[in-house]
Amino acid sequence: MAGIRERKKQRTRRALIEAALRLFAEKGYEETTLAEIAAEADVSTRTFFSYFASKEDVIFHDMESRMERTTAAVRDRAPDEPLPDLLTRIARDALAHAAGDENYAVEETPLRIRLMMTVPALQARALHLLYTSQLQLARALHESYRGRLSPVEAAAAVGAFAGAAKLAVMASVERGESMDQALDAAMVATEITLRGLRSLG
Amino acid sequence: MAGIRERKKQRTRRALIEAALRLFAEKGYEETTLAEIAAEADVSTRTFFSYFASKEDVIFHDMESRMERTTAAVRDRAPDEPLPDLLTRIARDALAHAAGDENYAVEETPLRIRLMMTVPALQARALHLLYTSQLQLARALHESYRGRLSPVEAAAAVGAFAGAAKLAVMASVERGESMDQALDAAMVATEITLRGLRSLG
DNA sequence: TGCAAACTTTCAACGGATGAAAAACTAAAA
DNA sequence: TTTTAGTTTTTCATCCGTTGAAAGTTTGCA
Repeated sequence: MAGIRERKKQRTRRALIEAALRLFAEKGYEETTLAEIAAEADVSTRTFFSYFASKEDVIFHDMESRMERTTAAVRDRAPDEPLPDLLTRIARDALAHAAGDENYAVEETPLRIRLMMTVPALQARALHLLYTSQLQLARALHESYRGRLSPVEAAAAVGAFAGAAKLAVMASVERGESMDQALDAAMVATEITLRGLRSLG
Repeated sequence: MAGIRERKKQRTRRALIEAALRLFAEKGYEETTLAEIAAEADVSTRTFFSYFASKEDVIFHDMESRMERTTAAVRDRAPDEPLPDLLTRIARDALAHAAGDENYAVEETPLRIRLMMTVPALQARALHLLYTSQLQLARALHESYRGRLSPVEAAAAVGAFAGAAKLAVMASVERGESMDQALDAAMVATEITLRGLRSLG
């Protein structure tokens, strides 16, 4: 596990992330240049790109591990767990675990979230990542509930569930509400989705 | 309404769109350079940006008019129309009208859709536009069903409905199904969303 | 110690995007 | 028709993110 090479790489990676976040916090995302980030982390600009595919990706460095969590949840579910329960569990876990991944400091999470929600380029990227995760999850569910859940049903379920939670959270945040209120909104939204829209209006 | 100036502007706008789409079809989106598009439309590269804010925007030139359609649908609804009916109507109209906006040729629509679904940069942009439209729609619904629909409920409804349709369509397309099958999938998805996810799995 | 593999730096280039000033054009007034 | 004022286009210069290639440096191992 050790090896100077490995450790050094992890350190540079961390340095890049921290430099980036520090600068983003100070001057804003668009105002921060890659050259500045690289300088702050003491590497050449070129090297940045052997750690991250793009400037945006510094913010989304833990997406793979989060996706693994949810596929694991699907894989390890009780054989008789109903779909709505599983989805609810996954949603709760994702929201709760939003507050800090294993490898990365909890303190940077609020900043990252704020950036994702306010910087248009990051918003678009986040939505795209969320979208591909949803497709993956839908496929996994179709597999896991084989015979009981068609591809379209799986996609509809995931899309409705995640779509409702997402928009409820963002609408809440946009109205200037607190993070707790936003999470409440997400829970209400999932309830509504389980119950069906016929119960509304 | 006339005026040489006005007409000329419309013509260059059209020329830019057509040049861009022609080149995208021939060589692909990323492979086409802005300089080539401008040359094909006989304007300078700089002028492109007084017509479109970015390369991506050539593809999304009719988004405002489409959004207006849906806000009009909300504004002009029958006072007693139930929310689910209105949402269904809006979804149908949006999907049907996907086939050609007033100002623009119908033949280019399939190409535009294909590009939006396959080019990552355009995917992200499309998702972002869809997202902001949804927020707008949710606000409009909260207004229109004032007293009967909280902001969170409106957001949940829109998010669930659109999310289900979106993911069902994309899952279908990704499985290599035809456009008709994809639209069927969308309809099934909206049905499921109206009925609620408890009925699944 | 010395060699091969992995990693970093430097350098050059491309494409998208933006600001500013010069040039070309249009729509009116004189 | 000529002048003039306003609008649009071009030209030019520049910035930033991103990528390829070649040269230089560090690490791991024989």
